[in-house]
Amino acid sequence: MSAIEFRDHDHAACMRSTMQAAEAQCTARGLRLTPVRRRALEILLAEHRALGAYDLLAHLSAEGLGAQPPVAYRALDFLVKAGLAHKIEALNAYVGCVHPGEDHAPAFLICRSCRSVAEAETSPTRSRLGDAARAAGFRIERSVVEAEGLCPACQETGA
Amino acid sequence: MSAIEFRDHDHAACMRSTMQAAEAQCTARGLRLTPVRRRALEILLAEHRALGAYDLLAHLSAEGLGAQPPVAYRALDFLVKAGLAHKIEALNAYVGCVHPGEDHAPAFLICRSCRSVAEAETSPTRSRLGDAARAAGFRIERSVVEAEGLCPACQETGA
DNA sequence: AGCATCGTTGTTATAACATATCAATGCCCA
DNA sequence: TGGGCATTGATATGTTATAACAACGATGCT
Repeated sequence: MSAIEFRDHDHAACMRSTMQAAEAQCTARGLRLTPVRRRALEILLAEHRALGAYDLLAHLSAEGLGAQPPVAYRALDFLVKAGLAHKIEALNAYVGCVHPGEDHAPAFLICRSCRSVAEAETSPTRSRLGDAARAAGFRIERSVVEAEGLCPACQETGA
Repeated sequence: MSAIEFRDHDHAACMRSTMQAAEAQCTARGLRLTPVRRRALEILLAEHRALGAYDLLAHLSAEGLGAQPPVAYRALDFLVKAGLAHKIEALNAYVGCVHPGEDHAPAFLICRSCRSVAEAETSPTRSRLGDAARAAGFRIERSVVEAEGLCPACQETGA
């Protein structure tokens, strides 16, 4: 993986292609990317940062797309279930997925200063935790792998 | 590691030795294991399960050890900072540490049915995520590794 | 077209998790 | 013995998340 999220890149193009991939996914799988859901995803993708549900709600309601918490949580549920967004458990916040469609067990690098998030891949079965699970007879269904620290930019500014 | 938490074991002895280790830690490091903190740790260790802060508070207040949320959160803060307990981010819940003192980067196997938690070890720097972090210039300070699934007992009962 | 169905949205209310703040107490030690 | 500091008590509030139910709307069937 590349952690492109922390590097300078053509973010407008990055967003466009991610949105296209998301739409393709939805079409292929018969999911409905309604206006609220689409806009929620765009907002999450606007920066490679984790956004709280209520932050998202503020954006949505500023655009007249619903004013109550369930609006945000329903959109987030949909996106997370569809693999178009991920929840960052360590922050109780959400981030758009940068490669939707690829069935993945994501891992995250999370900047504690600016909340930037980069997405990497895990192989839960191959890890030491996977070994422990097998030894214990535990069946893993979902894994959460998150590393908090400082991104390159925030290290420089001494944040 | 062994995931002894999912196996039959002499839990009374397990708790006693863990509490002794915890006390030894506190003595060695000049930390004060006050009555509330000690009792909170005992409650967390009573089962190898994740307990919400308000669950803990209910136990404590039933024993006259304080009735308001800050009581529980302060005890949990202390225990977590001292390495005597861990927060399970995926559940917003807390679990007693079974080998306090050993400086560790813990990983958890969490049963979604009975909330049992087994503690394993990670080596954050050696993982693929560690590779990604190095490549991106990201400095990891803390890592969260949690696997949710079904423990052996709950698999059998078809939970 | 009529209509049943089911997913989605609107809205109210409340549950669950967590912290800020300030006063009071008690321990340690100079 | 009294000054400083960690701990506790208490009130209030902030933040994250869900339950429940009504209304709407697209889809498909006859």
